[in-house]
Amino acid sequence: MKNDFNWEERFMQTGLKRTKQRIAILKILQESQQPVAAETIYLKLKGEGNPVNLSTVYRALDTMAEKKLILKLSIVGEGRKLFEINRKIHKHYLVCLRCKRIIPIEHCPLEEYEKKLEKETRYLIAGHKLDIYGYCPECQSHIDS
Amino acid sequence: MKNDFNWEERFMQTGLKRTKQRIAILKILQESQQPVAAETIYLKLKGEGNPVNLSTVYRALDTMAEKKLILKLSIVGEGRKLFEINRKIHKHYLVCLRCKRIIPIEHCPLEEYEKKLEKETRYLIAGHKLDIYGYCPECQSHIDS
DNA sequence: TCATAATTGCAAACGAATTGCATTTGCAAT
DNA sequence: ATTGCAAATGCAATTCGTTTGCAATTATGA
Repeated sequence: MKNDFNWEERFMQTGLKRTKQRIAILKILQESQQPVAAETIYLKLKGEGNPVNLSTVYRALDTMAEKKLILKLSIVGEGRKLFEINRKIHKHYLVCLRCKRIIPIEHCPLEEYEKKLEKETRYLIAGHKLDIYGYCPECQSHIDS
Repeated sequence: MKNDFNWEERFMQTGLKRTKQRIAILKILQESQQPVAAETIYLKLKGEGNPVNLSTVYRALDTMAEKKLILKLSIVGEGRKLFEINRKIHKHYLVCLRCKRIIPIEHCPLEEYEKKLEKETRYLIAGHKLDIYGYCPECQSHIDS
């Protein structure tokens, strides 16, 4: 997961105001290896001594997701929405049901299939969401707990 | 979607008490062509003159889902959980983004792929969730609204 | 019929997210 | 630099879907 995401530039193109809150939030998303919840961002910022109001965090995340700067994810077994920088790579997630670790899968096994389905159902297919879940190597030894 | 689901029998095997509330809820699920929200069930029962407390509805749905009599679904673009009778057929959902109509897809395009992924990632794969979304034939003409 | 655990109804509480409103801010035009 | 103003923020209150504690009721097996 390279840090090659230049949001400064993309941010400009959105027409959104460049506020310190939004910058701070983007920085956190950029540094995170995993998708993050709004509250986590809120707590991290508070911890750093740059508190940003929780509703501002929610609003910032939503507007930035609207502008496609970031992605808003619903993940299996996670009540809250998670957010991550939009690197514009179509991907899927493999989620560990025990430790909740998420690994991104960049190859999509469904491209072919969608075309077939379009013909069969006459739906115009706009997208799909695939999550795969299971147990990561470390967690396999204690699946009970 | 045939009505060949004999819950009477399966219900017995669960060890759950056969209460009129649970029976009423199951009947609604059985009659519904679409996955249903807890509140919808609650309102329908109230409308029929057999009111069942909303928290009872939630509890009944949860225990019956635990016993695998029914399925609890998280659907793209739907805030609430939806429930349906468990006909024990592994399936996916094709959801219309405009009218929210859901059509079930009974062929799973991922069986092969999961095996491959298990080898590559060393995760033990327990399952997956695939939703496909787009616009149904009727809604394609007014995608704007 | 009785005993008992499971289930229910009700009201209160919950976590996540959203909203109204007064204040502050970024930024374009002067 | 100064101004004007829409956009963004902070705060508190509110929403929505769901869950919980508890006392009263009910299904089931002895």
